[in-house]
Amino acid sequence: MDEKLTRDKVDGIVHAAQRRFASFGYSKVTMDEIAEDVGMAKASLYYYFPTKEAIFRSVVQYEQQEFLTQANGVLQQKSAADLKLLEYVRLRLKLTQRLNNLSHFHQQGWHEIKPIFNDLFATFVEHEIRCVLHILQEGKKTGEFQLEHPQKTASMILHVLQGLRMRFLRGEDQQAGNEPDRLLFEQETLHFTSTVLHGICKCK
Amino acid sequence: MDEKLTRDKVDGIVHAAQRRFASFGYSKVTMDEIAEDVGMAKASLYYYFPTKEAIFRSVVQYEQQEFLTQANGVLQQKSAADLKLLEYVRLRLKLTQRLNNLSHFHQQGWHEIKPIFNDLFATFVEHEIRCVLHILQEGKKTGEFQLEHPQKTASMILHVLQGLRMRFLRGEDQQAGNEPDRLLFEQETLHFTSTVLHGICKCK
DNA sequence: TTTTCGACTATTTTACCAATATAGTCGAAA
DNA sequence: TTTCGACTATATTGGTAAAATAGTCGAAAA
Repeated sequence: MDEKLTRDKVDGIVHAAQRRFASFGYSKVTMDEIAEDVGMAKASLYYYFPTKEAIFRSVVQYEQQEFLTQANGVLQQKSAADLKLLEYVRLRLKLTQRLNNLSHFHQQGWHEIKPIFNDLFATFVEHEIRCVLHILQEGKKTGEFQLEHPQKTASMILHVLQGLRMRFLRGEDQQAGNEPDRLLFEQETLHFTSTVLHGICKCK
Repeated sequence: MDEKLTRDKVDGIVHAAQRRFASFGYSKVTMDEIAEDVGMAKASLYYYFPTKEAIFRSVVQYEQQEFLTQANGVLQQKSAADLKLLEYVRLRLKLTQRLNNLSHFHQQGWHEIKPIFNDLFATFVEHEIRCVLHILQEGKKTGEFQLEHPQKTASMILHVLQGLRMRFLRGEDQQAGNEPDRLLFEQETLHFTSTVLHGICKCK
């Protein structure tokens, strides 16, 4: 019973923090504000989390876990490999959009949080590579795909996805969802994906 | 005759500046230093260039022009379209490497120079799109390529190229050519290019 | 025993100002 | 026409005090 209550408290904190971070970015949120949102004194937060960074990490982890759950759902489903890849990328676009807000990545936001969740990010990327690799190898096995270095191709795809994201993060005045740019980013990402799938050369 | 001498002076300044910028980055180079390198007093520089930024722009423009010249050479040559694209990308990798040093893009370097040559960059991208589009349409005409939206594909390719560059610029301690990362970046870029060319799906 | 919090400390960020450094100007001289 | 020494204006830096905020601790509430 204790467990349950504690988990509720933790979840409440993470949720409150998530909303604050999404609105104002990591550095512009104070522990006092989070505490007030959740109806506690600041000191009480430190009963559940050792540092502010730990809270932020939990927020990110929460998003990543949810994504991986959904991604595994896509991997399990019985559809063609190319559709799976597309679906995976679409899912990833959603995650990207959510994470983008967490610390106002544009301007300097990225540098202030990079050290905080560098490791989180690294292990997440490994999970991602495993997902994409799984799709590629499955497609290869069923004869749908033809490729020589699935490992390298998987990491290339993910690097491009990250790169495109960064490329479109550069516009400075994009606060809370610059629609035209976001749309262009998503179109381009999907266009990349289908181009990788089908190539542009005629003969094979 | 006057013309010739003036051009020599201008070239000397641009060259000296180029070397300084490549070693120390835009903000860490003073007009006095450039002047000394070229054997003039600082005030004399202002006879040839209105501002420091103008010098920097000239340096960038010089690199870009040289690249475009070589790129046009590639476009003219009589080879298959896929090879042309690969060659274009290889050329572009070289340009990238040169520009990367000009203002220590990593850390904050990028922000300080962005406004300076935003417009230069914009028109350069247009040239690039024209180049890639040219290759794509030529390939389409000869029946080598099969693609529906050459325009969109061209801009996608260039966005990915920019994105990959940014993706690999992130490592913080990469002063003056972190070899392993640079190599990975170039491999990945070329892998992307050939994947776009041939796709990974078996059937067409 | 577990959880909360008020009051406290330590550390970081901000605000400000003087000192320095550097971009850019100007008129005279080569 | 071109160069430069001496000048001004502007931006950067260094240092410091004030303010904000992360994080601690022991006592009280549950």
